[in-house]
Amino acid sequence: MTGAAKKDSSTIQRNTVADQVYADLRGRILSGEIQQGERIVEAALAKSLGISRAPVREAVNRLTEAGLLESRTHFSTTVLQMTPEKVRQLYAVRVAVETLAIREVVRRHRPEDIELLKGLIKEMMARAKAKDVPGLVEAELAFHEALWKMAANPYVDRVAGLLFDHMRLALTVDNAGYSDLMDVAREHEPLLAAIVSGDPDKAAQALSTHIMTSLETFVPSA
Amino acid sequence: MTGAAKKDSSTIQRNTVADQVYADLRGRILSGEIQQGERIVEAALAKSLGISRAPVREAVNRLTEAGLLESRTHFSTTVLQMTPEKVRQLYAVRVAVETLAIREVVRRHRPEDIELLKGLIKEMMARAKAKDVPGLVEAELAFHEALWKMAANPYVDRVAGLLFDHMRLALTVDNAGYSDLMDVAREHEPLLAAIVSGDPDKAAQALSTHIMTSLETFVPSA
DNA sequence: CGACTGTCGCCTGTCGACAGTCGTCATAAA
DNA sequence: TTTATGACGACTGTCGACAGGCGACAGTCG
Repeated sequence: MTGAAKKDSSTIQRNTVADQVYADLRGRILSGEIQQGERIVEAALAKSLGISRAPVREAVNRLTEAGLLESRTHFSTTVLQMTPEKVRQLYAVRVAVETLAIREVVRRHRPEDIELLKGLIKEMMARAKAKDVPGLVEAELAFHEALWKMAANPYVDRVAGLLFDHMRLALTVDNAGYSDLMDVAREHEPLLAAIVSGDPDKAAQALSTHIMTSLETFVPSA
Repeated sequence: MTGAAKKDSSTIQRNTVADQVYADLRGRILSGEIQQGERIVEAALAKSLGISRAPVREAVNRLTEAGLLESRTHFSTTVLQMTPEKVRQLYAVRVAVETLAIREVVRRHRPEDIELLKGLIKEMMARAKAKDVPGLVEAELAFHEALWKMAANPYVDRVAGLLFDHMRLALTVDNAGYSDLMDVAREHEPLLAAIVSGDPDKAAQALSTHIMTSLETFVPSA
């Protein structure tokens, strides 16, 4: 997680306190520092940050709207609890959106896009070779995130962004389930090849298979 | 009384003031009472509702997170402006998610589900016969909403809910573009038939075609 | 001993006020 | 007349305080 955190903290230079709290809280939830089911108490959080409840409350509300927090009126808000069933449902939607994205990428990709994806695969290989599982997971997410961002569709962006936050949350629990790390990295090469080949159906099929394989790794019962 | 609730104000019996404001504001935006690009001023809204800014601010923040409002820090928040391009991108994602939903419905539908959908088609026919275009649009949205709710997937729910709010927003502008109203209603019968037939691919294909036809009606340039 | 009921404390929901920032408009310089 | 500049006004962002709801616990009744 440190990889993304480093990248984000330098990039994110929000103005308002509420935005900073939002980014901080989101990061702590997705990194697992705040565990699933754990309770969020506005006043305590505000005190620990040395600010008033207002910006904390705003951040919490936004996180709730994004589905990372669940709120019970007049009582408590807690971090979303992922379950194998939810992960399966999440992946089903993920496949639908990402295949749409890759079809668009096949159509509109530029040379530098291919280079970027190539670089991310290399990154994954390096992480795999170093047996750095969290790093590998992060790199894989970065690869897929780059993919759907290339689709340049604001709705894909919004939806995929939401889904990936939930994916990260799901991955905080058991991020060590890979049998052969190198295989995970190599699995992405056919995707790249399919994009370059210019065949949308082939690319979509390859991606769909890849994601489902990934699901199988984490939630075997499917 | 009999049909699905259209008037939110009578149905919604939320607890907190913020929730009520959220529902009210959302309703006014989606109905077109507050126009696209129009500015939202917290203090003015609070005063007109006879409450403080806090719940108004919370509602506005949630709507911003949902993408119906756009916020410029320290200055203003305005209602999202839809464009033909955005509508096309929206529909692309909509097709992806709804085809996923209908595949699930093919697999798990119960007899009462079919009855419900049948009823909604009848509703559409009645609206079409009465040349009630807004009513027809509402009934059609209700049909599709019922469809993806039957998929019983929380992520489909969340994503489709978001997309449909944006669809409603897009439809506030030109909700009168149908050539033959009856055709619109009848178009849904093949969908129902495909669901009953139990062929997921056929159902998905039929739905995809239907949605794209609908898009063509509103945004001809595609 | 177990189920019900009333009280208590913690936390959320709401309020009014203050401070900071951005656009606007008038004014001045070219 | 056109463009730069600076004060003004309006609105958002943040603060501390109060009120009210919900769960927890203890005491009571069966």
